[in-house]
Amino acid sequence: MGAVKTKRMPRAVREQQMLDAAVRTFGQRGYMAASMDEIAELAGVSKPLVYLYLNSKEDLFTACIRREAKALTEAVRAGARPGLPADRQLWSGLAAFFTHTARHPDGWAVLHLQARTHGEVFAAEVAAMRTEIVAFVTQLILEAAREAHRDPDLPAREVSGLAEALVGAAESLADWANATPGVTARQSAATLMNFAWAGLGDLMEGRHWTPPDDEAGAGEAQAGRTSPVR
Amino acid sequence: MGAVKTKRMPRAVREQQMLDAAVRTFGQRGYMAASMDEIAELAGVSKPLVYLYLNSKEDLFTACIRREAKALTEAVRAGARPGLPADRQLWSGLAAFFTHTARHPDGWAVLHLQARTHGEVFAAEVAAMRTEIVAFVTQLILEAAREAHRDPDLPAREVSGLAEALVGAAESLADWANATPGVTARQSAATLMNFAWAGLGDLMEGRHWTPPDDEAGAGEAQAGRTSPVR
Amino acid sequence: MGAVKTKRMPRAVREQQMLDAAVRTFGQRGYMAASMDEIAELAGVSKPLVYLYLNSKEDLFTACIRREAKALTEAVRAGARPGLPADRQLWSGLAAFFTHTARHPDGWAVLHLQARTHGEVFAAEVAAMRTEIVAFVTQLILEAAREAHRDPDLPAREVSGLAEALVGAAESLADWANATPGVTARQSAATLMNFAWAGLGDLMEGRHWTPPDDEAGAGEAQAGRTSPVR
Amino acid sequence: MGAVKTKRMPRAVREQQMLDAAVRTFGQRGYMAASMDEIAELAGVSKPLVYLYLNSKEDLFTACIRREAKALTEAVRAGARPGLPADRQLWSGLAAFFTHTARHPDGWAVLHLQARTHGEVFAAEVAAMRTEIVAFVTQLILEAAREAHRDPDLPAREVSGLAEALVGAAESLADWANATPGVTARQSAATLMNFAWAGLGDLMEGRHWTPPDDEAGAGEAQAGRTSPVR
DNA sequence: TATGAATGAGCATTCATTCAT
DNA sequence: CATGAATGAATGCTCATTCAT
Repeated sequence: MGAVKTKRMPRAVREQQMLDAAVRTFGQRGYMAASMDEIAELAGVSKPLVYLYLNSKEDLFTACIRREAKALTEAVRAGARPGLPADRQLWSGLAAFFTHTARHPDGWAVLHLQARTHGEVFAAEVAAMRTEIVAFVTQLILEAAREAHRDPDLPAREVSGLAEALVGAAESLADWANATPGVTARQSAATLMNFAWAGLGDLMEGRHWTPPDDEAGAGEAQAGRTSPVR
Repeated sequence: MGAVKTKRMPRAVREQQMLDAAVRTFGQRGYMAASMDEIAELAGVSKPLVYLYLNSKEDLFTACIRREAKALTEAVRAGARPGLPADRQLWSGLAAFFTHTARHPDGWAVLHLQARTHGEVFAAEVAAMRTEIVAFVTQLILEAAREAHRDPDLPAREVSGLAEALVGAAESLADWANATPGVTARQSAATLMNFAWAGLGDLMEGRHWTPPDDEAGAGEAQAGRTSPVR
Repeated sequence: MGAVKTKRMPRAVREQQMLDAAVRTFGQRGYMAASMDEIAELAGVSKPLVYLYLNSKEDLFTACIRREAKALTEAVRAGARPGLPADRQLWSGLAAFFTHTARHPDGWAVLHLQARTHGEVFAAEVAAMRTEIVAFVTQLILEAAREAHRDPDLPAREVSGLAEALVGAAESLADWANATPGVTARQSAATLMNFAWAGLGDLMEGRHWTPPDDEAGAGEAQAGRTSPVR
Repeated sequence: MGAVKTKRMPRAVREQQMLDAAVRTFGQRGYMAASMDEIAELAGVSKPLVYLYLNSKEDLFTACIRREAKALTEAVRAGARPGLPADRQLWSGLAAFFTHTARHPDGWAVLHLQARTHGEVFAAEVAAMRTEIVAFVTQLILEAAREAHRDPDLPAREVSGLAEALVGAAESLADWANATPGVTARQSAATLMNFAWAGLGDLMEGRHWTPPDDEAGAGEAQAGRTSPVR
C-alpha cells in the first residue's frame, strides 16, 4: 500500500497522490498493463474517485506526462545556473538531468519509454518537451562557442544536429544509468561532456572525420524473411 | 491481408510468415495492444495454428525479438568489412545499422521500443544484443586508436563509456531518422561520426573538458510530489 | 442549467424544481439512462439534497409518476365541463387530454412510455390512473347513450370494452401527435371522435359487424424460433 | 436455465438461441436493465460467444427487433388470407395480430415498449414495420369500401387517419390483453372490429359527429409546476 | 439547510487460450 | 495439418448512494 489511507482530504492533495501512484504504475508496468484498479489501490482511494478527478485512463496518463515533463524541464533549467559560463551551464544542466532521471526513474520511464510507445497523442506531448530542451541546449552551445571566441556564425543547422545528438545521447545514457546500479549522475554527465568535447577524435590523430564517397554499402542479409519488409 | 492464403506449406515457411506478421503488428500496435487475432489474420492462418507453432504470445514475442536482434547484429557485422581500417569499419558499421533500422522500422520498434517496455524478460533479450554490439564497437575504437598510433592502454572503462555513448546516440538517431522523412542512413552515420570525432570540442578552444569538483549541484524542486519518490 | 441557482428556498419549492428536472430527464433519457447526477444538476441542487428530499431514484420516479398522473387526470376532468351534454363533455375531455399531452411531452413520456417499461411497481401506479380515466369515459358514454334516448341497459361489459378501446386509441394518437409536428390537439380529438362515432361502419353498408364463428385461424409460422415461446 | 447446455452446435442454431434469450430478457427487464451476463446465461453460452456472434448489446437488440418485427408482420399477412372479402381479411388479420402478440409477449414488449424508449435508431426500426402494417390496413379498408359499393374515392387522407387510429387502438389493446388474464385474441379482435364498424355512433342517434367551433377549451390547471414546461 | 468527498457493486467489452473435429 | 467453436479472467468505466462537515 502506497499512501497511508487517510480519509477526507482536499481534492488537490488527492489528485497528487493519484498522479504519484499512476506515474509509478505506468512507469513500472507500462501504459497498457497498468490497471486503473492497481493505480487506485496504490493511491489508497477507490477507482470511481480516480475517474471523478482524472476522467479516464488516457487523461490520467496525459496528466502524468505533463507533470513529469514539467518537473524534468524545470529541474534542468534550475540546474543550469544562468550566471556561469556556458560550458559550465551545460555541465550542470546535464548533471541535473541525470540526477532527476535517477531520482524519478518511473517518471523518466513514463516520458521516455511509455509515452512514446502508446499513440501519437502521448508522443506529441513528450515531443514538445524534447523540442524545448533541444532548443535550450542549442542556445547553450552557441553561447559557449561565443565565449570561446570561436566563429559564432557557424552553420546553425550543424549546431542543431549536434544538440540533437547530444540530447539523444543523454537520453540513452539516462536509461543505461538507471539500468546499471552504481552509476552516479556526475559520472554520466562527465562521460557525456567528455564525449561531446573531445570525442573519439582525441583518440585519433585527425581532428575531423569525413565520410568516404565510395560505397555500394548496404547489402542486406535477409535472415529468413519471406515477405517484403513493408 | 498480408500473405496470400496458400494452403499446406512447410512448417518453417509458415513460421516465418507468422513472425513477419507478428513483428509488424507488435511494431505498430505495441506488445499489449497487438492481438493474437490480428496477427493470425495478417499471417493468413488460424489462431490455433499460431499457438501450435509458437506456444503463447510471450513466446511469439520472444521469437520476434530473437529474429530481429539476430538480423540487426548480422547486418551491422556484415556492414563493417574486416579488411578496412578501423575507423572505416566503424563508419560502414554505423551506415549498415541505420540502413537496417530504416528498412525494418517495425523490427527496430520491436527491439528498441516494445521489448524494453514490457517486462524484464524481453528487456534482457535485447540487452544481450546491445551488449554484444557495444563490445564490438569498443573493439573497433581500440583498434582505431592503435592504428592511429595513440596510446592503446588508456583506461578501458573510459573507452567503454565512449562506446556506450556512441551506441546510445546511434539508437536515438535511428528513432529520430525513422520519424523524420527524408533522412538517409548515410546522413545519419555522417552526423554521428562527426559528433564522435570532432564533437563540440572543435567549436571551443580547449581539447579536453574536465568536470569541476565544486558541488552544491543537485537541489531538487519537488513540484507537488507528496510521497517519497520510490 | 434549468433553474436559476438561488439559495435557501422553502422545501416545497425545491422539491417541485427537483421533480421538474426529474420529469424532464426521465422523459427524455428514459428511467435507467437518466442519472441522478444529471437530475440534480438540472435542478440546480446538490445530489445529497435530492436524496434528502426524495429518498431514492425509485421514489423520485414514483413521485414524478404521481404528480404527472394527477396533473393529467385533473386536466381531463377540468376539460370535460359537467354542465354540457355528455358527447360534448367527451369531446372537450379528449381535447383537454391531447392539449395536456402536447404541452407536457416529457410528463406524457414518463407516464406512457417510461413507467410502463421499468417494473411492475411503476406500471401499477400508471394503471391506477388509467383505470380511473377509463371509468370516467365509460360513465360519459353511458350518459351520452341515455341522453340520446338509447337503450341504457346494453351490456356493461360491452361499453367497458368500447371505453377501453377509445382510451387506447387516444393514447396512441397522443404519441403520434407528439411525434408528428403540426398536429393540433383539436385535430387529434376530432379524428378520434369521428372514428368513435362513425368509424369504418360508415364506409360500409351494414351497421354492425359480427365475428364469424368458423376458424381454426391462428396457425403460427415459427420463424427460426428454437425454444418454447415462454 | 433456458436451453439445455449442449456443446458445440453450428453457429446459426446458437445464434437463434441467443436471440431467444435476448428477446425474453429485453422484453422482461427492459433494454437497459437487461445485462449481457443474464442473456448469455439464459442462452446457455458464455458472454464472449454472444459478442462474437452479435457484436454488441446494440446490435443484439437490433437483431431482436428485426427478427420480431419480421415474425409479426409475417404473422399478420399470413392471417389475412387474400381470398376472403376484405372485411373478413381485416378481421382475421387482427385476430392473427392479437394471437401473435399474446403468444410472444416478450417479442411484443420488445417491439412496442422497449424499442420505442431507447434511442431513435431502435425506434426507427420499429417505425418501419408499423408503416408497413398501416399501409396494409389502409389497403384493406379501401378494398372493403369498394366491395361494399361505397364511394371508393373518399379522401385518402381520411382513410389513412382511420387506419392509423385502428392500428393504434390495436396496439393498445394488445398491451391491455397481455396485461389482463383471460382475454382471448378473438375477443380483442371482436371488440376492435365492433368499435371500428359501429363505434359509439351506434349507441347514439346521429351517425356523424362534428366538432363544435366554440372554444375556451384548453385552460390548464398547473399542478405545482414551477418552471416553464419546456 | 446544504454539500464536497468518497465508494460498493455492477456492466459492456476484449483477449489469450483451448478443445473437438 | 488445420480450424470453427467456445470460455475464464480481466479491464475501463459508471452509477446510486452515503458520510462528515
